[in-house]
Amino acid sequence: MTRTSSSSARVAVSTVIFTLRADADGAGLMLPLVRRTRDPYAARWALPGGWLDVAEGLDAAASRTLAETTGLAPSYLEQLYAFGDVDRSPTRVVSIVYWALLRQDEVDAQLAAHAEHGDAPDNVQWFDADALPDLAFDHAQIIAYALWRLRNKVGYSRIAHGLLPDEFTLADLREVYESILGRRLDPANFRRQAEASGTLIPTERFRTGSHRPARLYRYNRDVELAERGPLSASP
Amino acid sequence: MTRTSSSSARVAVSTVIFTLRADADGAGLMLPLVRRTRDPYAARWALPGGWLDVAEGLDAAASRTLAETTGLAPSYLEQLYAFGDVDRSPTRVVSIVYWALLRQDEVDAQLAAHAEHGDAPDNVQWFDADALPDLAFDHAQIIAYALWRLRNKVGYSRIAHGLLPDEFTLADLREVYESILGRRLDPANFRRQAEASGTLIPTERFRTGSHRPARLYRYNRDVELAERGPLSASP
DNA sequence: TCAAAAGTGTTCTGATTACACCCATGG
DNA sequence: CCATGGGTGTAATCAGAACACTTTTGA
Repeated sequence: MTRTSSSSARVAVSTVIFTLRADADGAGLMLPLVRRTRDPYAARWALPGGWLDVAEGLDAAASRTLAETTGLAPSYLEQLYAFGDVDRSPTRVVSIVYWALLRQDEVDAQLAAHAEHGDAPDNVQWFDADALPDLAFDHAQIIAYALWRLRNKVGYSRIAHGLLPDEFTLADLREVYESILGRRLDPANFRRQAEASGTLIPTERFRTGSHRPARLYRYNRDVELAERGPLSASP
Repeated sequence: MTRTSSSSARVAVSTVIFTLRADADGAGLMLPLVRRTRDPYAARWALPGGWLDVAEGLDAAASRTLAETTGLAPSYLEQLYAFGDVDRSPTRVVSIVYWALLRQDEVDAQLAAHAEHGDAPDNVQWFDADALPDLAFDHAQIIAYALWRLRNKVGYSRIAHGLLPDEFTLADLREVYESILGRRLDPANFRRQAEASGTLIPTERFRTGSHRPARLYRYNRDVELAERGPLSASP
């Protein structure tokens, strides 16, 4: 039934892409999955992805396959891990997995655009990261690892900005941290830490509407360098 | 001149493997390179590695190719990154790169064994990590990234034990940290931190020979769990 | 004027640092 | 008996947590 590929293994690229959706208790992490139409694990949910093309790099392949299967373009993209156990698929497949973040406003905009053109990818569905369905292949482990990396990295990196629009309040930023870490943070201490990090540029604009207006901040993109080490240079 | 492979890309596995060698100023990081015999970059130095076999997982392939090219078996092995730029090799190759640590006593033992049998792999040579020759492919960047990861990880993980024999003194352990980080550490404070980490089991044995005998410690392998997250389970 | 979020100040604690000091052994 | 590294004590400093408090708006 299965055809062994000529030389060693075929290379696939998949992406775990997170966004934050408003929730009863603040916000929760959501991610899109694709319902498989073909036979290994047909009708099961799987990570968006596809085969690596001969003429594209790994990062490019991740972006392309993500766009082709879900119509989404991430605001942050980073390689997660290469999975290559012999028995993870009926045929030998090495999957280079990426993980990504997407701002909620982008999700809405991109989905709205697709809906208007009638090309909404209807075998794509968003799931709560804490309530996933049965998954194809080893994708459950992969998502668990991606979640671990996200929660880990939010502590020492500034990736939280990948989930926010250009201008945001400190309460917005704090809510992102709280959602990812799954616990409340002290507003006073959070403010000081955020301000001391040097990654925030205060604007003269304020968000009004609720109670006392909150200052809007902007992300200083000049920082975050050296956070991924010498790898930032190559791609 | 170059033949495009049938489907997408071939998968190679390479390893950056570090050891510590006694030095004028304490100790220095060393790594073995292999002189290429075939044509892309023939006669240039490259990382030990080889092609992924259809019937083996990625970790197994790293161990196997490392043994085949250098005769070495690492005491610590971890996946580093997947490199897959289109132009990193004349033919399309995706390299799954691992990084590894090897105890100095193991190096000596393994090399001595090979020398005795006359099968010393003589196109293998050890280089100081700070004085590398011209390298094939993108291997210079890869090594730079591996060094960054090592220096980074030594701060929050207990991998330093991968460079030490079973029993060691606190001075031995401190020397490993100093070599990797490239700076001196306060012996008194280092002792307290190491003891507080819970990863050290004191023995009743002492190393004599110099001045006051130093207590020998042993590494508590039950710790270090969860340091790589959910990934520790799969391999 | 009052509820609630924005924002500031203060204290306490634990970890890190610097460095003075004592201990035990080989030469 | 002394130089040297092994090992202990202690005060200063710094970052984080906890929480009281003031400010500013919408309703």
